[in-house]
Amino acid sequence: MHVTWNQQLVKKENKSLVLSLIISHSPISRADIAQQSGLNKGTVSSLVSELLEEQLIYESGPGESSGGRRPVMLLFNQGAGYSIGLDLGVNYIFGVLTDLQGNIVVQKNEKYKNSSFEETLQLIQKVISFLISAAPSSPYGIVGIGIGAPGIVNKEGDILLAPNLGWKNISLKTEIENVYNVPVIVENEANAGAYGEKKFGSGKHFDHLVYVSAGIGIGAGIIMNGELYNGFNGYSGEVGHMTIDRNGIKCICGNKGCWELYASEQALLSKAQIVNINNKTELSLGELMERARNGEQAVITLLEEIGQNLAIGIINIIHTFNPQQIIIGNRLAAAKQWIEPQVQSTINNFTLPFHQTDIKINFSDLTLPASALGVAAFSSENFLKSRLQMNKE
Amino acid sequence: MHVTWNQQLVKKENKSLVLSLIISHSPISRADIAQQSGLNKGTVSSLVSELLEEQLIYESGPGESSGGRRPVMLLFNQGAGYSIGLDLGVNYIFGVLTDLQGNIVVQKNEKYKNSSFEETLQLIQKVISFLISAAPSSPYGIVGIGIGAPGIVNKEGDILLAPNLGWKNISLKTEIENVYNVPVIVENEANAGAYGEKKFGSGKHFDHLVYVSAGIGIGAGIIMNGELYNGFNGYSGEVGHMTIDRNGIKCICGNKGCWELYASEQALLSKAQIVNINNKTELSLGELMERARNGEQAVITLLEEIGQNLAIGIINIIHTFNPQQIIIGNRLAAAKQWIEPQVQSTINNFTLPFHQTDIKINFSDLTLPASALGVAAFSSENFLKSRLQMNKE
DNA sequence: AAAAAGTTAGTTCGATAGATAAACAAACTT
DNA sequence: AAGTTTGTTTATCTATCGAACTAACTTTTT
Repeated sequence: MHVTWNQQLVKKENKSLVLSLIISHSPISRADIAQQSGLNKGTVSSLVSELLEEQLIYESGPGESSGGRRPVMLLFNQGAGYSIGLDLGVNYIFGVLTDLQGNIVVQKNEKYKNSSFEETLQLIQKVISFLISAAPSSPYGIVGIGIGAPGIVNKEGDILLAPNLGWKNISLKTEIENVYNVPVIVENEANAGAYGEKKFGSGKHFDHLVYVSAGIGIGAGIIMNGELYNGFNGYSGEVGHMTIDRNGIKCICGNKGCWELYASEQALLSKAQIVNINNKTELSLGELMERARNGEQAVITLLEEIGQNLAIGIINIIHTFNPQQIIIGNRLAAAKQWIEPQVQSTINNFTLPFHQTDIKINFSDLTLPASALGVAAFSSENFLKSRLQMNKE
Repeated sequence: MHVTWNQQLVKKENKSLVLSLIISHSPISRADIAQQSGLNKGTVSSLVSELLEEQLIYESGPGESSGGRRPVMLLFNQGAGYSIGLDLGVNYIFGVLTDLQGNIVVQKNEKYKNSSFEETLQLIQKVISFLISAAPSSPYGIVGIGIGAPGIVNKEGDILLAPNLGWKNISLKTEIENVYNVPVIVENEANAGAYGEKKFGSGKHFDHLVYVSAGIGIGAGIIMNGELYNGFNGYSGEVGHMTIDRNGIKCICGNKGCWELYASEQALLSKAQIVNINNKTELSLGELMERARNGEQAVITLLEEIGQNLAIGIINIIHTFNPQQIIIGNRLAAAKQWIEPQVQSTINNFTLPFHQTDIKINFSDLTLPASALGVAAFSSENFLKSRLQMNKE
């Protein structure tokens, strides 16, 4: 007897509303839920009892009385299942196992270098398998795996191009899904980071933000109306190849004057070579920061220039999106000390005044693995969504 | 007996669904609606009869039989009310009176020059009053007024700044609402144009598009997931002040190298002055096009340069949004003949290949007053939405 | 200290709205 | 006359709501 449509939909919406109230207001009573949601007390009771049966929530002891019977407090069962989130870097794989709330239970970092696709895939599986084996036992087990990758990812989870990994047309999603038999999500690293910051970082209270991932290249994750915007094919946020100098230097992309030629880690390192700050052949961001910290003026100037160039692109983004917040993340965020003042002052000087009144410019807190957490959160949410879609059997 | 929530909501959703099916599939029978919506035949019958009572739809004669009883065809009553849409230009006011479907019933164009705010407001009211008086009698009368303005408009409908009109902090919405006592919507002209193109122009079949309004300045209207994106405050799409030349010429906005300094009508005219194509003091786009048509090479080169510069910013937009379509509108669209080949080839050469596969670059059909139609459509839709929210009395 | 009164939490139950399925009537075609 | 399709009617079902009710407290009164 399949009731195709809307009668059940209401129930699912309400159940979902109740659950999200429990998640966001943590210890909360049935009475409070009824009041805040506008639902009838009886309705809340019946939905709550279903959620209890499904082990998505649990009752804790009685709470504080406010002059009458003491309420039974309800809590989200964050340990009902666990998610895995992977940040696939150019020379590292960082994986986290999180509960459904996004708390990290275990994490694992593996470094690698110059490996083939097969070797990298092996390493990915090693990390995933480790995390799975480290998961506490739970009613729903591993509910999904999310992977953030540095490259162009389409909506089907295929990595079309990841220049820094040397990958082309890799169906990573299918590959991993076949091994572990749980839903897998592959997202661009900047999108993952954006979502991670929105859920767990400084973007928590904002619904219109752009996360600028300034690493070897530059990418952006766009969050509008609280949701990630992927573009038509999933390629949005390729801001690194935005022209900021129409007569500028050539880029491998075929264009010239691309933003990331002036404001990325790569740009910093190349420039350091050119002005011959060091005669060594290999230079690293870490070393440059160390020398800046020691007061070497030439290096400081270099970092400040990167900051100014970063600001140019950010100004473009602000004018285009009118966001509430910009978060600068990835490796260059580590150089916040030298970059931030330049970014802030350049924006103050060169942005239309109306756009300036409300906007916040923040740097990622790098102790927070935003990308890995972001994709893990995607997986958790997908699980909850599909779980709530299900009918009672 | 106020049932605060969800039971009625289902009905409203379904009623809205039925109405939109009737609107989009024009002569359609109850049976077809039931099949296409998945709703039960009885449900459809009852919702349809309410819509009939509200005069939002009407029955026409019987349709073609497909082997049984002939269906009663239902049609949207586009004449149930009328909307007014105004395109507020720098030296003209163009107004349309449309039915609820967006068909133009009457239109009116008024030119003006160097007038004060009060004079302009007078003129706006003159146009509106004329259109109101020209409206056929209908059950709901004038359901709303929409105004597209060239400037920065916030979400409350205040025009914060319209440099080309010399306006600052004008509460146009309140002003007009007080006079005519119907809902008024004020939108940025590019947003209005974007919506007009999406509903009635070449964007009809796309859900991810950016409308580039290339006039005296450059603005953009952004449509994502089928909906207009306004930004946090409503100032999104100020792409004219996107930096495309970090070492470029100074802009009145305080920044340098802004896109509109290289690719707008203003840019074209200034450049024409500088290269001294004419010794006259006043030069117009129309005259330049005339001379290009007559084969004057210097003018043609100039137009082509504008095309190339236009493409630079468009490439930035494509990389940022990954849209499905770009529509170039406003005055420069008239120079399509010279601009389009340059835009297309520049994009082909300088955009990442993945972004190119699907994207369509179109020019506005200037016989379609996209801005005025866009804001009129906003008004119509708001009316229908609020009308469907209402309960039976 | 005990009893009574007042509050708040959560459950139960009858009423209700609106959707569905299925039967039915109407109006056709074959 | 038989079969089809359209649209209406009716019985049934589901999920919400309002209100009564029980439970478990706190506060006030005696």
